[in-house]
This record gives sequence, C-alpha cells and structure tokens, in this order.
Amino acid sequence: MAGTAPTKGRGGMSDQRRHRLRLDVSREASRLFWAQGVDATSGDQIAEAVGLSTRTIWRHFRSKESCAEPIVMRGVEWEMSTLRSWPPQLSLEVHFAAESSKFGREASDVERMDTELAIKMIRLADTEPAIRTAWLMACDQVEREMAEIIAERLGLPAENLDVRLHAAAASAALRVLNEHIGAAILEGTDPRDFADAPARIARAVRTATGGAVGDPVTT
Amino acid sequence: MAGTAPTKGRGGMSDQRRHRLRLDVSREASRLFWAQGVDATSGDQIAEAVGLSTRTIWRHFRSKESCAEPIVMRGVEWEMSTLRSWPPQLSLEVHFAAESSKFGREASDVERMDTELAIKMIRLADTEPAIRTAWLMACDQVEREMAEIIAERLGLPAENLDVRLHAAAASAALRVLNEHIGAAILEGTDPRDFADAPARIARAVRTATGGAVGDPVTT
DNA sequence: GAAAGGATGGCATTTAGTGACGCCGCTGAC
DNA sequence: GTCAGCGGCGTCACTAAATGCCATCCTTTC
Repeated sequence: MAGTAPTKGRGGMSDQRRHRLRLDVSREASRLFWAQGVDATSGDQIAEAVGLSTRTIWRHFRSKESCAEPIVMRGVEWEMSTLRSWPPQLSLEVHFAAESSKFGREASDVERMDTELAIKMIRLADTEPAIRTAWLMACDQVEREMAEIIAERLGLPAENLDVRLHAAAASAALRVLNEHIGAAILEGTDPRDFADAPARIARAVRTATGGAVGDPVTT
Repeated sequence: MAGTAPTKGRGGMSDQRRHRLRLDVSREASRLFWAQGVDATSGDQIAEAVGLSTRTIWRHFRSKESCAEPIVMRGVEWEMSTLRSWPPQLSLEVHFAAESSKFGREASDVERMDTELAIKMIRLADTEPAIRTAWLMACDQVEREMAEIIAERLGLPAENLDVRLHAAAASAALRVLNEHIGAAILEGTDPRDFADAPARIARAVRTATGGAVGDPVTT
C-alpha cells in the first residue's frame, strides 16, 4: 500500500506527490484543530506548522475546513479499499473478516497514527460544524465510490436508482458505525473490544441494502 | 400551517418570527443563487434584496451558504411532518399515500413555490460545493429527527445503535429519492408522473431499515 | 410616558481566500 | 554546459465574508 513509486514527474506535479503534500498539510491542520479548536487555528498557523507559505495552502485547499478532509478520508480508507478488493465469490462477512485481521497484522505506524487523528476529527465533527461538513463531504465521496462497487457487483449501471439507494443507505450505515466506534475508542474502550467490528459492518451493509449487497455473486 | 400567532413578543424574538425571517432571507438568497450562481452573489446583495442591512444577515446566518438552508429544508419538510404524524397502527405505505393526496389538494401557492425553489437548490448542490454542504446539513437534521421518530416507534432510546443505523440508512434513501425526483422535475417531467413517489419512499425506507420500519406497531 | 430589553444599522476590524507577478529549480533540447 | 520553458512557490495587494462595538429604534410592560 505504500508503494511510493519514484514520482515520475513529467507534466506537472504527480498525483502521488500532490496527495502526499495534501496529507502532510492535513496532518498538521488536524493536530492544530484538535489541540486548539478550529476557530482558534488560522491559515497562517497551519502554513507555518507545515513549513509552507499561506498562499500555497490555499493553492491546495479550497478552505480551512477542507484541510481536514484528507485525514478524515483516511478514517474510511480501509473500509473503502476493502470494499474495492471484494471478490465476487466471497460473502461480505468473510471478506471483511479476512481483511480486518490482515490490517491488524500489517498496518504501519503511520497508518495507525493517521487513523487515530481521523477518529479525533470525526469526533470534532460532533461539535464543530466546520469539520462536520468535511466529514459529510468525505462520506459523500464514499457513497459515490460505493455506488460504483455495488453497480459492478449487481451488474447494473452506477446511475441506476436502486444502486444509488443501496449505496446511500450502506454508506450512511458505515458512517454511523465509524462514528460509534470512533467515539467509543476515544472514550477509552480497548480497540480489541471491536474485534466484531467487521462483522457488524458487514451486517449493517447487508441490512441497509435489504440483503441485495452481501452475498457472493455467482455470475 | 401558517398560523401566525400575534408574535407574543416578551423575552426576545419569538421562534415563529425568527423562523419566518430566516425563511424570507433564504427565499431571496436562493433566488439569487439560482439566477447568478453562489460565488457571484454577495452578502450585500442578499441583504439589499430582502431589505435588511448586511450586518443583520450575519446575525441570522452563520455563513453565506447557510442562507440556503431554510429553503432547502422545506424540500424535506413535507416528508418530515408526514413521518412525525405517522400513527402507530398504520403501515408506512398507507399513511404516506393518504398524506400525499392531502398535500396535492391542500398545499398553498407559497408552499408550492418554496418547494420549487428547494428543488432548484438541491439541484445546485450537484455543482456548487457550498450549497452541497447546506443540503448535507439539512439531511443531517432530517436524520436526527428520523432517529427520534424511529426510536419512539420501536420503543427504544434514540441513542440506540440500531435506531441510529436505521435512521441513517432511511434518511440517506430519502435524500437520494429527493435528488432523483427533483432532478427529473427540473428536466421537465410532469410532476404527476410521480404519483407513485410516496409508495417509492415508503418502500425505500422499509428496505433501508431491513423491514424494521414500515409495519404498523401493535404495542 | 418612561424604563427595559432586544433587534437593527453603521463602522471598524479581522481573516479567509484570490489574482498578479516574479523567482527559483527542474527538465529536456541542442 | 547552457538556454528555454514550465511548473510550483513566495510576496504583495486586494476582495469579500464574518464579528465586535456602540448608537439607535422598536416593542412590551408598568
């Protein structure tokens, strides 16, 4: 997952590098947001923390709140990549369980720290409306991607109404579970108490889609 | 619905009046947003259109985009009030059908125009990220209220995880249907082609909650 | 009618966000 | 090597969103 190909720069900043830069900024911004609150954190401060000029920050982020987005997105990245790699012949439960244990073994320290920051941001979203919109925007992204995955799995176009309904319901459920588990972890609950999280997620998705998404597809 | 009790002023602005004022501002703001785009519309312009000082606008709205919220909210108000008045002994389908035909007969002109404006804003949300956050915030509100309704119906606390999952999935489905129907109406589809909308909504909610919300409750 | 309290307007101020321009470092051509 | 071109970055000036402060006005209550 941390392939880090040698940038291969031709024709502007590579997507890789742009993404890494945004992530760097987002890390610092999130740290500051968490430590001092959003309002008390200025664009200048973020710029200084990350060692760039303020102007450059605004070149890469359309607003202050959106500085949180990349980190927030990491909070759902695992679920998303797991869904993306879901083989047709496996049930959702089985696949999630397998991927989950793999993550437990293989996740890097950076990934863990980013996840922790992401959880904090999602928590902040509860009280800071500015961050809440970032969280909702991230969830919106998830929904779109979910629609593609579901569409492919059901052999329907992504614009199909049922597909969109399933994607919306499933990603909403995913969001609630993320909020729930994140809150619990911040309360001090031992993360290992959430060993059943993958199963819960799978079940929630299955329920929210009325059973349409979850089974192996035979095609 | 337009009771307009005589303000009964003591102890600050009445909620009624505050709400009406916000709605007035929102109407003008939405009109401008639709006509010229969000970026091209300034706070000063909104203030002038509604006949208030700019300062007062910022007293009632925390941001420019949020000026769209009250109107956007009207786009889901019918669904919400219908859900609120859902008697335990009726199925969702039956109740929705009844309320829907009542709305068709009794809705005032203002209500119809507001609804049209709301649809336009939801459409704008597709391309204008600023409005999209307003729409998502409105949906967030819907979800919270939905949680209360579902909780009451199932005899569970509103913080219960399953209740929150159901509310999230159901309101997400509701959102998609609103977007879908709204888009179709703006494309020129005859609104009467959506006579089956209440049934669709009911079915979507039932599906998204895995059947947990939809049946009469016998208690 | 006067006191009280909240809503409004005008003004100054802060700060998010943009545009214009020039510098610097990289890369590819010769 | 070096020169031209390009793309990212920093600086400065500027617009517009948003808030604080204070004077004013409007409404209710006595």
